[in-house]
Amino acid sequence: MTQLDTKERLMDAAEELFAQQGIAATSLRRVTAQAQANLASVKYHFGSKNDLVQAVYARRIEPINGERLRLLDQCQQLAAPGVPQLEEVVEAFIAPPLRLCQSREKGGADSMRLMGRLYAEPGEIRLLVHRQFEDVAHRFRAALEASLPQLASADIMWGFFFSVGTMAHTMMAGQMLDLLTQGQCDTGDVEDTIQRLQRFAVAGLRACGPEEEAH
Amino acid sequence: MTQLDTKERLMDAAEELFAQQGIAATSLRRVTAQAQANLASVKYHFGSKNDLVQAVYARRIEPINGERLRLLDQCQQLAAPGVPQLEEVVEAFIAPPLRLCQSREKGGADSMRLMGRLYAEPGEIRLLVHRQFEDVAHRFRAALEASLPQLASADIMWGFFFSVGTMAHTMMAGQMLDLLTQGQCDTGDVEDTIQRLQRFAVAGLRACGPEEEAH
DNA sequence: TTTATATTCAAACAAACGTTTGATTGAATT
DNA sequence: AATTCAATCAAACGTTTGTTTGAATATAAA
Repeated sequence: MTQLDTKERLMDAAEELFAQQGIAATSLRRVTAQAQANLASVKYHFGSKNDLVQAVYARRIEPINGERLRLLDQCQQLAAPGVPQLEEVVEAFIAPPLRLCQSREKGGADSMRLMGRLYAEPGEIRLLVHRQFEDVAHRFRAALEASLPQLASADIMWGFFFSVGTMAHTMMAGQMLDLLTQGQCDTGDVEDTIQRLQRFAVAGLRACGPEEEAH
Repeated sequence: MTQLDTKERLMDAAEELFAQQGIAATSLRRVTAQAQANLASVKYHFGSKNDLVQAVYARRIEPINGERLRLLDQCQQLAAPGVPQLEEVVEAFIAPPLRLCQSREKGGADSMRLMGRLYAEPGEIRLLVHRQFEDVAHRFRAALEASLPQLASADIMWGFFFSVGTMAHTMMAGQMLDLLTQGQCDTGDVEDTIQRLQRFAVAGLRACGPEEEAH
């Protein structure tokens, strides 16, 4: 009981502080203080600060990537023996991180900022994250190629990359859009944000091919 | 002679190390060691580590934002008394950071990674950067509204925000796309990257309006 | 109760951090 | 030659960092 509570409290506190100040700028003393735990509890439950970081990430990434693949499977099966609509493929990729991060009763925005910044985080963390991401990227690459048969493989990868950027930036800096527009745009409405992201990415992807002749 | 050399060597080293390891994880000792300067030279030339960070950013941001406004002025004047094409407005925003960062003979990729991560950097840095960005954002917001008269103001801000994300992610993680596609995509070709970014963003922006009726 | 195991705790470790000091250098000015 | 001033330097300042230790405590099994 107490052991699992402490472990989760440590991850909750670390996630919030990592999102607010960055990983390197967050000390274990501040983490343990906020979690109301002893300093040495990090070594006991995780091993080191690096292991804590990876645990915090893994707790979020794994369900997100699982849900991505589940949604992709689902829309592929529904479209069989045909090919799913591009809109559905894109939404299967974009929606899970936003829904699963925001759905947290507490610290939702924090975990979202942290997950978005993940793609920009320097150092060794990117390697581990990218290993997690490889399967997903491979599956979605194939699905995009099927749904965009008129595009070259490289063009699709460019579009996929741009789409990831749009999503990551929204997760990372969405609050800034709210402030900048004084509430005119509201990233707190997750389903609306997902739909806007999806339409932007779908239109962008379709424009990644060779120049259209129609003016 | 020696004085300016040291100041620039410090900024060059700081820029490279900040990009590789992050700001908080980079110590002044490593910066001064790489710059072959004394530890105290940071205090002498800049005042503090924070002042060094701001100097490193300012050296890049100011010419970039200046060039953005210059290009926007230019295409607005050429289109007068009409309104410039959306493609030109978007390119005026996207091209300068990529051209001015990559054009550096040495450390081009580093400065690009750092500038891209700027939009994600936690802490106080965002405030100063955003103050620098406010004028540019205001000018381009108005230009986008003029070039997209059929879209609501909020829709345009969403699209502008998404476009910034696409650009920032490309600057930040472009090398990852090269690796992931094993050279099939080459972000080293700056003009090609700019054109791809522009077309993705333009198509995305045009899709930010209400649902089209044509299926 | 006794034993074994899991967890927490205060305290200290060496190392690295940003910052500051005061002496020293070297070139330009008087 | 004497003076001035910008620049560099080694050395130390007090903190804070991640990590480690060994005793104390709580929990469960024998």
